[in-house]
Amino acid sequence: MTLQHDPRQNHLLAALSRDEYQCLAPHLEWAELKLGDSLVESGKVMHHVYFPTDSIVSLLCVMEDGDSTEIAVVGAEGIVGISLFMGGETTPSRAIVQSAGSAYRLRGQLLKDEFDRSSTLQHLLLRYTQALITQMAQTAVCNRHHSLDQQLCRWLLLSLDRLPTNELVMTQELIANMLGVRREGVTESAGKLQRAGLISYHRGHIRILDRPGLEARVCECYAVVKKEYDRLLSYHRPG
Amino acid sequence: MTLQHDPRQNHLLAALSRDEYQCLAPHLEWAELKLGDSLVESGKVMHHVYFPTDSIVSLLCVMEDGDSTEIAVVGAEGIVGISLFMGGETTPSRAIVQSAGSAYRLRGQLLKDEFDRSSTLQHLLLRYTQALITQMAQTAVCNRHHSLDQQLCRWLLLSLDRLPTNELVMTQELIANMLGVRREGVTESAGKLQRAGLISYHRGHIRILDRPGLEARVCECYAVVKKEYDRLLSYHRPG
DNA sequence: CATACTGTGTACGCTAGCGCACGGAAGCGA
DNA sequence: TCGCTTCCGTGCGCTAGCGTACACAGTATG
Repeated sequence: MTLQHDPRQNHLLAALSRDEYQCLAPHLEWAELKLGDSLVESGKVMHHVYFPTDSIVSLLCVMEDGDSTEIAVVGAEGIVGISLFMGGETTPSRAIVQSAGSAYRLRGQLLKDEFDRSSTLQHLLLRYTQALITQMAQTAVCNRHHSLDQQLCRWLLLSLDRLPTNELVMTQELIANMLGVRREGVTESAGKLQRAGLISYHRGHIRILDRPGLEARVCECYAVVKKEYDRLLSYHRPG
Repeated sequence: MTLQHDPRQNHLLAALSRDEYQCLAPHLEWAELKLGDSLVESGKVMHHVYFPTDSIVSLLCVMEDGDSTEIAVVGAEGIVGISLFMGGETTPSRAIVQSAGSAYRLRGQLLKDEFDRSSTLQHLLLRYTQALITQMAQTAVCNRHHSLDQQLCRWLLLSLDRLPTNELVMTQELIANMLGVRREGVTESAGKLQRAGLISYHRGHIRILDRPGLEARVCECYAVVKKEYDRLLSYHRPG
């Protein structure tokens, strides 16, 4: 196992004790996630959970007419497939790779067994789930009350927090799908940010130039979510 | 304990086995919930969880400027205070009584102990939490894509499902707070429903006259949520 | 080098919902 | 009975975002 591909780049796996990690490690399977890959389909039984390391996965709620909205985003701090240990087996939402990279996956049954056996793992995952719930709630209120400009800033910052670089590979069309708005709306808002010197983008590549500038424009929702993630997931890395 | 006030009117308590229920029963404390009571305040440590019997509680996300949005609603099918067993202790959202009635409350520590001890209770609560997550996700997408008319229908139906009667005590002002819209907007949408003969209302009392009519107007979000609740919470009542 | 496609810019009319302001009617309390 | 508050109706101008249409520049493909 190279350093480049270390499962413990995922914060949840990193938070496990040596013993607990050794239990799971042999079953962790490296997976390359490509942009647009679907990890979870609405109503389909999942066979694996995914622990992203340097990839980002979006949880989307898709409606009959194809309109969609991102309800949460998962990076190295989290896990994709919570319904496996929550007991529902399936969910009505989808999980799409938003930023290509790596993840480690684990057969659902193995995770469930360990979830029931180890109260440490259980508490860890439940705290993470609560953070996810906060993100979803804040997304709902943000959708309702804030301008597209602010939501775009929030989205960029949430993505940035989950990336090793300050460049994200993402077309305006895709961002529009995530935010549940028109592509033209994203063009306009992104144009404002570019003219303000906060970002620069070119054909699917967005570079963040002035992060503090984005933070000055974003609505409170970003801070609320970040604070709650920090509060709930600030465990120490054991050996 | 009279039949009128039976804790097992709450579906979660009703789903427990006789033994498990007997464990908790001595500690269940009857509570009268009045319209507008706050059960959970943002960031405050909660000392109790609440099992509504014939009351309805709204989970709200409130922002700095006072604007709010309901992210989920809890009735006899659920429990208020999931962050106690999820491990976070607090949440950034509020829980407000939306329809007066009864609930049974339990000290948080007792629930936590039992949650860790009994895997049945644990699975029950986690499945419920997953249903709640679905409701929140669907609320987010509904906020984004559907008209106020449709959202009002969804809200009425979700409330109706949790009420023994077809009349709800609720001003348009309060509904506006829940949906995160203007009061005037609710007046207009409710007026349409009234003119169509689906509901009738008068100074804070709304009576539903034609439920199928509402179901014909509501967006798909209502059905998605209801189906998921049925799927996840359709346990048999043990003795 | 021609062609097609993908990603972005722009414009224009349209509508839902907002903010505000006001009026009126029902109920409640002194 | 009077006065006050709560609740609902209505109107008006405004704006953000929608739907649509089209232009154009990179990029890939033949």
